[in-house]
Amino acid sequence: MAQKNKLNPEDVLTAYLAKKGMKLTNQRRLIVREFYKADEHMSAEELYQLVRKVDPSIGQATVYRALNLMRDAKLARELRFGTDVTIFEPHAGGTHHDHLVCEECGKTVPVLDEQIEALQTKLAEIHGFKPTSHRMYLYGICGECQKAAE
Amino acid sequence: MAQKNKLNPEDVLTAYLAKKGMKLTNQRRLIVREFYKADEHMSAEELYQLVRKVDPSIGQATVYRALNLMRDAKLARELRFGTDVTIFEPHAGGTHHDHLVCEECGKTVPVLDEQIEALQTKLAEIHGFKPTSHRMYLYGICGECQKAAE
DNA sequence: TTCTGTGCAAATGATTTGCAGCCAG
DNA sequence: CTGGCTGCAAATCATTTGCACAGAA
Repeated sequence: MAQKNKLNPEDVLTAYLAKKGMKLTNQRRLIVREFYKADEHMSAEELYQLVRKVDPSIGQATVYRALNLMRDAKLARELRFGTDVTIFEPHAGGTHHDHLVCEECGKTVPVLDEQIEALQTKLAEIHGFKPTSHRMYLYGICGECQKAAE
Repeated sequence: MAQKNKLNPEDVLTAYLAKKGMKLTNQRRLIVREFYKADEHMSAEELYQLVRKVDPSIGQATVYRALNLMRDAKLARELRFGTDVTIFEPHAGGTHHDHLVCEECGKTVPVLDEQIEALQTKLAEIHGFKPTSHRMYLYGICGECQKAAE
């Protein structure tokens, strides 16, 4: 309880880069900082726009490269909602959650159920798998859309 | 218990097309049939290859169009595993299951746990959602790959 | 200094679309 | 017949990559 578990994302990045013999550049630092500042899942394009406001000289290829880097460093998780764009969500700071998606309005609510989490792990183990992670989406109609449909 | 709930996919398609004033073509019938015959999730390209074996004159644009059509008709569901390809899975036929995916070899095992299913429904309801369906992927390393890594 | 990273633009690869002929209704 | 459908190829769009210069170690 006393231990500080939340590693600063920039530190995680630094450590990862050092381990890989890669360099910590201003661009990478900036991109990671903006990504975590927003603390929201977003597309490469959205992050590019954010970063661009701070430093307009950054190219979008750099954002794509940094996003892939964060994925490898386990700082971001890759998701896909709709059909065309890849969404990334921050993955440190300890905020794992699953998603509840409204099929009507597209609204997404992050959810977490410890009981389900535990069963998921057990289920994987029963089948001889060493569980690493999972992804769960629950679809339904949200309260508002149910009312709107009346 | 006595009722026959399993609608034939071709019938669902026919009904959907009729409602939309669209036409039931041989291509569409063939594509739907092959998709359900395999009863596996697959990419547009994979389905194209299957269909092509039966009728080599079919173009892949037609497969893409049919897949989007099936998605709209709720006959298929759109998924994404990795980064680049869209996967579709049959959505009628009543064989719901979740997936256990090996991150090493890519092997996929269908799984189903009633307890989890029930909790999923409950979780959605707690948040005011009327649950319609869900999608769950458990990632891990399968037994064989664990041995291979030793 | 020495590589690795960056920005730019061109390349790629999955999916979509325009068009002229085809076919189900 | 007729408007929707198909096959083909060209067009798109997100993402990746090659290259020459720039900057961290």
